[in-house]
Amino acid sequence: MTAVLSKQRSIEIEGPDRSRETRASGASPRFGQPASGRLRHPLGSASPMTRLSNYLLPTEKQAPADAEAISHKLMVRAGLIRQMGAGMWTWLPAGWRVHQRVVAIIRQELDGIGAQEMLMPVLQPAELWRKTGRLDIDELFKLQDRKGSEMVLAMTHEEAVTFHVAQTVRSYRDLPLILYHFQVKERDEPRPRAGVLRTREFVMKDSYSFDRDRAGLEENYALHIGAYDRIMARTGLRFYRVESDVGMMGGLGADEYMAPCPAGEDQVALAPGYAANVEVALRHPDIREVGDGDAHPPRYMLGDQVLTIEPAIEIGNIFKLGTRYSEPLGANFLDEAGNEQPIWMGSYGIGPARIVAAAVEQFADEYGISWPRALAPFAVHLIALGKPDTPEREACDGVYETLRAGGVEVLYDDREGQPGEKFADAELLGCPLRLTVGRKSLESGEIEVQLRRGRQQAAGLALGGDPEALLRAVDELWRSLP
RNA sequence: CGGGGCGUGGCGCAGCCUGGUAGCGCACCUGCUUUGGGAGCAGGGGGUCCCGGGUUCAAAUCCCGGCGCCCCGACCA
Repeated sequence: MTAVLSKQRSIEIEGPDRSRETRASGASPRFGQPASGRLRHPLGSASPMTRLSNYLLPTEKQAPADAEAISHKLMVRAGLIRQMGAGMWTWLPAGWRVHQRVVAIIRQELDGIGAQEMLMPVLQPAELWRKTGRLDIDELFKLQDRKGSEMVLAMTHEEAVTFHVAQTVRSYRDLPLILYHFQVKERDEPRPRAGVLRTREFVMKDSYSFDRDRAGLEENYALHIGAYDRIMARTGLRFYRVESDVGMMGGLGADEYMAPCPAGEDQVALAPGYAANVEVALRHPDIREVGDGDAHPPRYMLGDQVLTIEPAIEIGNIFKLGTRYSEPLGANFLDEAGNEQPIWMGSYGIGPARIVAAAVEQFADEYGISWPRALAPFAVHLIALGKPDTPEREACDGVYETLRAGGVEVLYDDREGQPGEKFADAELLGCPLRLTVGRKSLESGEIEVQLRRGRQQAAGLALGGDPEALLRAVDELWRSLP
């Protein structure tokens, strides 16, 4: 690895915290790889081979007839996801890359607040859930094993993590603690909907904090707010942190992260300096309905500010649980005076799939998806025009190899096919940079550049010159993107 | 869980009312031509018509019963 090449790696996602040597990105979809580790092949600097002629990206001109939500239609059309049943979805390679970008960002920021990643089972003994009084939740999948033992498929992991902490944490010296994992959740939803937005099975990052007292919980809660704010900001989404109902989790307080978009199932009430879940907002003493009451939709004021109400997707939520789970599961510790005390807990969730869907919703245009660069499946969508063995194709092959060797994540459309088809597919998939090499490029000496957001033509890049210059130019372009 | 709709090749649809053994567009395969915004010609492959039962000489089509999927609402740790 040369110094020059390693410089080029900075084209990857940049975190706000540059002090850590983290370069996590979807370049490494390997689950569980430490965020701080090297994410490239140990022997080389190149991105994986991603030639469209040999990549499973089943794009469709027409959306499934029953799709309504923008993200549902586009994610299917762009070849990111495919359905298996109601609320059951497969992530295809390009889609999974996007999902794993979100995962990588979350992992970095949680590691950054000292959280420790682990993994707990989905299949669990029903007894745990009986103890916390949640066994009768309708959404909880219940089953029996071959011996007739009662089992559940976990819809969240408070029971599991508290069970382990109860076993292993003995002393105030073991606290505080933040544990997390990325794990599949199973929920028997009454109505799955809108593609990946509401499913019966989905990956969630859930973290849990454990403290000696309420003050400790408040601290860990604040740490999570910081991490979540950074995570959401880094995804490139428009989002709000809002006060929320405590809901069925019970507890001492909760906030939600909401991404406004048309397909949202929730509503956020917004005024300058104010954002809240609508249910919470309507209980606010200073919020009043204005007009004759028959207006549709109703209008509200907060003081002298108009309150706007927007549909939004809940992309994350955080709860102060208190001792709701530690008490029934016996998660106690001995304090300095030797007294047994219940552990104070917090619970913090993010659904990567919803972040992906929200990004599609927020930035799509009539041509397709337009990823924020932090989430794009590839940095560059390179289009070769002209048949194999033509000079323009060879020139494009060269560009591909240069980018790949330089660590740029590039999807290379080397298929036989019409230009229009290739352009349309590129805009559907929505990678931030589209580079095109064709006969015109040979004449002009330039690689054509389109910025996906806004479909703007940018200044061409020199074709066939110094590879390092090309990599630097791409890097510079990349940094200028939203 | 209430209301509505839909199940025919990978996707989008027609055929069903009036029963006769399945068709169109896209996609896919082969060949030739074409190549800067979803090409043309020719040839070709692929369907338990959601499932089960019934009626009938004959069922995608009619009848009965299931199942699945989508949308609206309720619900949503």
